[in-house]
Amino acid sequence: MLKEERYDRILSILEKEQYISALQLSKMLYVSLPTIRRDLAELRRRNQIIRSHGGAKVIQAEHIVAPLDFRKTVNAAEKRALCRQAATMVNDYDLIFIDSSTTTLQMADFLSDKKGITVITNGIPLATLLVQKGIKTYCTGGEIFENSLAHFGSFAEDFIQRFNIDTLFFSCHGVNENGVLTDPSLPETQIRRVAIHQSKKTVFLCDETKLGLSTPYNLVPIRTIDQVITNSEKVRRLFQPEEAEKITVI
Amino acid sequence: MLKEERYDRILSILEKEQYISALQLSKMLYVSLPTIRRDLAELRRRNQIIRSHGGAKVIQAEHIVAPLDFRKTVNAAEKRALCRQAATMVNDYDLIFIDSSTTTLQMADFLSDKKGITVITNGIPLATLLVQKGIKTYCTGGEIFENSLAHFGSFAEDFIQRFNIDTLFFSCHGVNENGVLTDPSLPETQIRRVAIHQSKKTVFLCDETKLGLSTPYNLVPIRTIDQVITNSEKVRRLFQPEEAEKITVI
DNA sequence: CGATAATCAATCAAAAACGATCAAACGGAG
DNA sequence: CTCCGTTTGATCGTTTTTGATTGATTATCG
Repeated sequence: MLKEERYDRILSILEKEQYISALQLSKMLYVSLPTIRRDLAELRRRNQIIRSHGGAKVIQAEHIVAPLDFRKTVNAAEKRALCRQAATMVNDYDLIFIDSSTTTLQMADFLSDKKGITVITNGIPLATLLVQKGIKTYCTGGEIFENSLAHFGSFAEDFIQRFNIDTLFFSCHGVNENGVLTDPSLPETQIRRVAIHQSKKTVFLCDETKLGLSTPYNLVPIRTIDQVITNSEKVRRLFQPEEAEKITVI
Repeated sequence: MLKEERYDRILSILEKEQYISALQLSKMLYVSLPTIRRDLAELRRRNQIIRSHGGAKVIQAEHIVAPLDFRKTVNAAEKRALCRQAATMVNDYDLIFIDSSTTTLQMADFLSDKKGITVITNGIPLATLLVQKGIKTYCTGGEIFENSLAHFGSFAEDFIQRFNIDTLFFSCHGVNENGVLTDPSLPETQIRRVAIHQSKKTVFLCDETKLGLSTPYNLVPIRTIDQVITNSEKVRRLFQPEEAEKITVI
């Protein structure tokens, strides 16, 4: 029997049985245990099975689809509070853009009571949540990046430019000591820059952990943002006294 | 019993019971208490349970983004087999389009061994799965429809037109008695029509339940498709004898 | 609060499974 | 037929898993 044929038989046995031990396979296919182990190692390398000590498990078709579970995001509680406050700035029938980030992800929970709003986002987990809440949702297209499950790049930027956005809600990686928002990658800054340009009003969600953090790419000075929602009084130092109404500390 | 199998059984027991003691688990699964404790420690490490003194509690999945769970799709096993066959038609470095449907969803599981492929899709669950498998994935933008979690409409169509697609994999709602593919809504047929137009080769996944089913909108005659993958011999009747190589019955 | 019972984490030894290695068997290419 | 690369099975030392035991910790109830 050919090796590939044996692989197929292992996979079909596994599909039926869900779990199988190496010893059983060895008997069913009349080959030795080391051979079965080598087969299982190869099938695991191809991501076709899940290896477990003693045997293997199918990769069930039950894999839950979007894994970004925000209980695991750092500071989830603080970010949730920022999102709750941000949602109060949304009016009925608004067209808003929510930029993809773990900070803004939870906004989906606070928009259900708005009437006739439309949300545009480049974040797939956020888009999925919004749709499930019954909110009219557009997602930008383009390449999807694995670690953030979000769209960046020229396709997404082109998409945004087709809209006149009432309010943009976004976050970023850090705010350096000069009060400039910064990000660790260029595509991220680019899409945010475009979104800022297309929006009548910009709202920046800034939890305390971002303050004083400098990453390679500059976005814009924080003073050019219309509203900053934060959980830290320190943000005030980055604005002039007469700009106090731009800042919401919760 | 494999360790992974035991983990799964613990989780499914927990899902039913909400709470379970370590002692009960030990008796139900015929393993010792220390083993159960080690299992529970591991499951807690994976954030799949909440450990409590004496036993374990389920994590109520209130906020996990789990939109389209394809265990619930009808005929999932047959569709999976169609997908496996379809994947064999993908070559290394191909640019392929996979249209959103429950039929094509499982193709994500059979593409891991292809080198350098790029997949475009209008289905968000599929896109998410592909990205997680490490496959370069583009998703069309546009409005998201709640029941299918997919993009339809002119944005998505524009997006597709930017690509020269090697192979299109798609399904549809039904194939009527005249051998014409049909769909229940216009946007669906539209995007499929565009995708067919942009693709060098078209592959139609047709499980038996679709045959003889007529819905309002005509897409194209089945004879214009390059390859049909089906689990029913009946499809042959819709083609001329000399076109037999267009049909793959599994 | 304190005593008792249950549960826990840590440790250890036995058994099972593992990976690495090597030689034999196999199968085309020359 | 021979050569060379591939695949396979046997062997062996190592690692992993498991259940028993023990002392520590935690919950329960009078």
